[in-house]
Amino acid sequence: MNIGDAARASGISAKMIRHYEAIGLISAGRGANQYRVYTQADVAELRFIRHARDLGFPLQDVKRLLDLWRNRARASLEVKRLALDHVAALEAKAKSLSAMAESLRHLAEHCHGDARPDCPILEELAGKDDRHG
Amino acid sequence: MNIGDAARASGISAKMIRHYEAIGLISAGRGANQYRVYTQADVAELRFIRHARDLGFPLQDVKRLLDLWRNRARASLEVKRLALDHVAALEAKAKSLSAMAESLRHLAEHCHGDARPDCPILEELAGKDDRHG
DNA sequence: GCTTGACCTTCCCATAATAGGAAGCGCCAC
DNA sequence: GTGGCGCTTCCTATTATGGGAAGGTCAAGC
Repeated sequence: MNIGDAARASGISAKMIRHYEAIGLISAGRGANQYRVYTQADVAELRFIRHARDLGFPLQDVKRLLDLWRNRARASLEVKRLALDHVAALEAKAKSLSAMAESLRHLAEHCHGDARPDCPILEELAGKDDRHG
Repeated sequence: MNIGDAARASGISAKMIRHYEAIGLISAGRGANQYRVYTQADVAELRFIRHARDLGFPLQDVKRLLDLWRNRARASLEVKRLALDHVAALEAKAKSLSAMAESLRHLAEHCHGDARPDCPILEELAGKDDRHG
């Protein structure tokens, strides 16, 4: 099948499929026309990539997961390590964002939110001039 | 003072200060040698920017907050709206990351993590082939 | 006065992942 | 034999930041 069909079958845009090929994540056969040709196995790899991306894996990790997936004799050890490292990164990021949201919400609660110019949000942004360490 | 001093005083790299000027976020005077010159007021703006960035505001929002901060007659209404919109965005992102982390942790818990090749993480990534809609 | 070194300048490139568009060609159905 | 869609490559943009090259400037030391 051609790239358009592969895109529809995998849920990854043709644009990104070409990109993934350009960065060495995947490869594709070529027909007599130089059109990229995809097999069912290729589509399965693309779907694998999409699921990994949906879970927030960066492409670098996706590449390693894909290598592990292709290798029948792989050990699950590295997969688990990758996954748990990623879980830790995700949780750290989520925690950081939640902390930001909470302190900002706190500030906003004390802001009138009317025509008056007083605003503790701006005061806070202007005020504390020490480095956060 | 020169850009290096302003960088140290504000906690923003000289590189980024130049960049912020290039995108119109701030401006700076020039000395006879074409070196950028910064006043205490400029440093205060830079610190304002850093605090806003620490709270995760994108530069576009920072620009508007900065305009509001510079304007004595501003209403706190818009500041509050910006802040609450941003809180909502932060919370949505945090929630999304937490959800990813949770499902991935769930998968990892069922992965042996030893030399055996079986791994539900990879199976899951390969398996479910429906679009998530 | 000349060297040294720290500082400044501008300009280009890189990251991560995705998207939009332009220019040009191929392919299939009618 | 042509219209229109699909394919190709290449360029550009996004967001925020950093790295580095090549060169100008200034102050201090000898």
